[in-house]
Amino acid sequence: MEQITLEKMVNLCKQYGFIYQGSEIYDGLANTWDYGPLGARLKNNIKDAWRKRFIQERLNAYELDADILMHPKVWEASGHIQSFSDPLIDCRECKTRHRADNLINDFTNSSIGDTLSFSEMVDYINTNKIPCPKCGKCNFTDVREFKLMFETYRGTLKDNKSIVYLRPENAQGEYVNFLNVQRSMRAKIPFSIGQIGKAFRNEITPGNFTFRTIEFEQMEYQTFCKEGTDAEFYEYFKEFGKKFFVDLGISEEKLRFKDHEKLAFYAKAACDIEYLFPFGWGEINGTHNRTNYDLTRHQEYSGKSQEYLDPETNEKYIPYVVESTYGLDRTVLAVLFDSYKEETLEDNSTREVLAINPYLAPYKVAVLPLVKKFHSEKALEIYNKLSKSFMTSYDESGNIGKRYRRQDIIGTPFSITVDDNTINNNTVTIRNRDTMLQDVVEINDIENYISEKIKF
RNA sequence: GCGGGUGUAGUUCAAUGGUAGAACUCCAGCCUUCCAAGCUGAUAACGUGGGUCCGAUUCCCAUCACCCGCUCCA
Repeated sequence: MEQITLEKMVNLCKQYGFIYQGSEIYDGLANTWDYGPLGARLKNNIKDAWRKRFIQERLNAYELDADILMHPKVWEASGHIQSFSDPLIDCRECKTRHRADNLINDFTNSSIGDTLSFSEMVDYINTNKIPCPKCGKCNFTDVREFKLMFETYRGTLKDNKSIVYLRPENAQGEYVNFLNVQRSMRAKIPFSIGQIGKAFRNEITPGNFTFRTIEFEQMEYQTFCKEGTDAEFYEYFKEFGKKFFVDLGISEEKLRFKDHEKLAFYAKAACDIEYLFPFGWGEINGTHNRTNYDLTRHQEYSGKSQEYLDPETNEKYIPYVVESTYGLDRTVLAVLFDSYKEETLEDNSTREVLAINPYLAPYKVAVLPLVKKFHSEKALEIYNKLSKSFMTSYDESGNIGKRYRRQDIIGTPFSITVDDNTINNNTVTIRNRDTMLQDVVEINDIENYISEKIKF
């Protein structure tokens, strides 16, 4: 089937209230997007699904909600302050932009670039006449520092001492609270801490809609385990992640594993799960074996022991961490792309359907009076009853077919028609979004009927 | 940040150096007893800022945003 284009999806999202451009009336702010009423519901439902699988249904798993602002030393310990400042230089000849350290490393086939200061990089490049990879000339600007972390200031005085950073990843919140959670929950290794929250990266890149944004939300899962069991957990969570996406309703053939060729300095192994977007394969999950790097660094920088005392062996050690992190905004996007269908019906008319997992659907059910002037009163009664249990939509304008189509495109799995039989016999017709088939159900059985079908 | 492209109602398009027309959507009404029917009516746009010109949505410049390709990406 032909996949919906990115452009069409952007329009659909705007039209039906899933996602709007950020600050639109001021011509937008690049790479910011606001979730509308339906998008917010979808996003929250994905969070709930994730919580269910990763926290609720797993023994020894705990949720955390850490602050976005953390002590600046956290980012020194994590390595972000150093590695999130890229030394960028521009080629004056062909106007391309490069990372100075990468130029040096690639040219020398070494990692010498990592050891140089910014001004030393410029000298090194000029002395060794390192050519621009694009045009072959050596005529570069000075190195300029590109900061990937957002800085702001705490307190009312703006000076260097008051700098704080918006977190560029959530993981450090789990790491610095590792022992808090372990003690207060009386947790034994192996155990996991999950966290859903926003992170910020000042990236230069254009975004492909919400795929890459400067403010984004992650669903992170850190599993603390003993060295030697890390490889097993790593493999386990790769598969667990893939299964989660499949459970969300994403087509398995549009998912693949992609091992990292170049590993980050903290990682022993790293693998992404990618989804086939219209603009190509894109990462929606990353699983990393972060070893004991982060906790060791925090022990070093904080001076506080991060060791765990194994109650069975009386052994003390800093645990290994297997991280599996899910891009929430990217998952929303993958779900949207994967569930959109344009169908041709028997009468040659077409309908657009968001064949979304019912658990994720913004509205679970729509209440529709068959004829407004005869059935709206009863329909509103039913709406009031159902809305106590489900996100419920109500629509009385236009004819019944049109209202079904409106629900199709926003993914509502069930539409309830209220007609004379409802008034006389207390039954409604429930129409299924995917099959377009109908069931007749007693008013008092509606909640059960729907609950059964929207489980995750 | 570079190169290319695009900016006109919510969406998709049109026309024009003398300030814009439609379709669909949406809303109201009529009609309608199960899959986008029909009729009537209403709301609604030249991304922003300069410049040229008697006059700019139209030409020029800048800017902002989006799209494609680079680049970048824990």
